[in-house]
Amino acid sequence: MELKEAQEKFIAAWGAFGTQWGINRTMAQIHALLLVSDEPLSADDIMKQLNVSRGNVNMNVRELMTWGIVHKVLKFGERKEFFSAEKDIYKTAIQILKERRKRELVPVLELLGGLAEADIKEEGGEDFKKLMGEINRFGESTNKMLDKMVKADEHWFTGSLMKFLVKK
Amino acid sequence: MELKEAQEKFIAAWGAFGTQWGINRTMAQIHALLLVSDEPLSADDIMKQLNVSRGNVNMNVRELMTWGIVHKVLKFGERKEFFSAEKDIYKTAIQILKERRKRELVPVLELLGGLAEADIKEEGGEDFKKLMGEINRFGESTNKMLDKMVKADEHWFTGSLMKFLVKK
DNA sequence: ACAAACTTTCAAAAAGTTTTGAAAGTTTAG
DNA sequence: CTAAACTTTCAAAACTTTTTGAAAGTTTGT
Repeated sequence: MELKEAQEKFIAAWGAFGTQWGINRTMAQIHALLLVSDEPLSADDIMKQLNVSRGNVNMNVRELMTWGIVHKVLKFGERKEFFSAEKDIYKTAIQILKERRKRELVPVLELLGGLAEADIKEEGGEDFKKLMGEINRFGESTNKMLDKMVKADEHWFTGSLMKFLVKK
Repeated sequence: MELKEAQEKFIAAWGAFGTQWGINRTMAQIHALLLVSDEPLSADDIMKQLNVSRGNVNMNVRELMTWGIVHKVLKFGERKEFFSAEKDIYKTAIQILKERRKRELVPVLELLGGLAEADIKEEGGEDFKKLMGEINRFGESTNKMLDKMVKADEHWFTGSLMKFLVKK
């Protein structure tokens, strides 16, 4: 197989995978491209390689930076900005977990907490509050677990956690 | 607060949450509605309460059933089909994990495995294969972990795993 | 067999999301 | 200061996904 072909397969698959998890295709593809590129790439490089517009590249690169998995790299004597992806896949995954937890899980937990405490007098209100409480408790456990994972050190995931899980 | 108002808040939030994770809004809302409904609901009930078309209800209820988190309930003396959601939130989460793992993670791991083994002779091919191997190994660890969680018993998640995580 | 009560299908419409590209804005070098 | 080299913005266009609703299909009771 040719390297270029293999890289394209990976970029396409990463794009499709992202789509299913609510991440836009171009964003996932830019991430994949930066992952497989040894050198940091400029906006022009990305435009050419993925065949997308300048605006699209700009938007998605910025979004990837807010996720903390792509960084701006400045080269001496070059006016252009270059971008490179965090290459450590563990760090990348933790970073994504961290962001999604903050952006999506935490707000839902706040709502659920509120509904579980709400002052509802009608018939059935207690059952509803109980359900909200259960979902909330489950979410809080998940939240705590993710928080631990995020705060743990780099080799913890494949180290102790995996051992714990496998021995059971 | 009124019960109805609280339920609507929950249904709306669940719909929005689903959307961010690649689940269509109506599907998530039907799931939420069935979760808060004590009695199983018919297609007509769902249509009325969520104000969506018959076709939409049919499609999404069937999809929820393929996920294994909504079930058909037949009432004696009634020709209509009724639907109810699994009320145990832990079981529901495990079921979703299971399905997404199977539908999405496993196919990506197969591709990555293939690319990590590919016969690429060019300059840079080894680096690329190494990266694919790393992502694949990380994915396989995650896959194994999820598999353990899915196969473990009901109280395991909030039981030993949580204890393990918290004591660290 | 018939008709009523229901479920399913699917092409077209609507809604939602992403992408484009040209214009505006910014930074740097001279 | 000015021009060139870049980055950012955003309204409109393209694309994707979801929804509708009427027609077709199925099941059940008589």
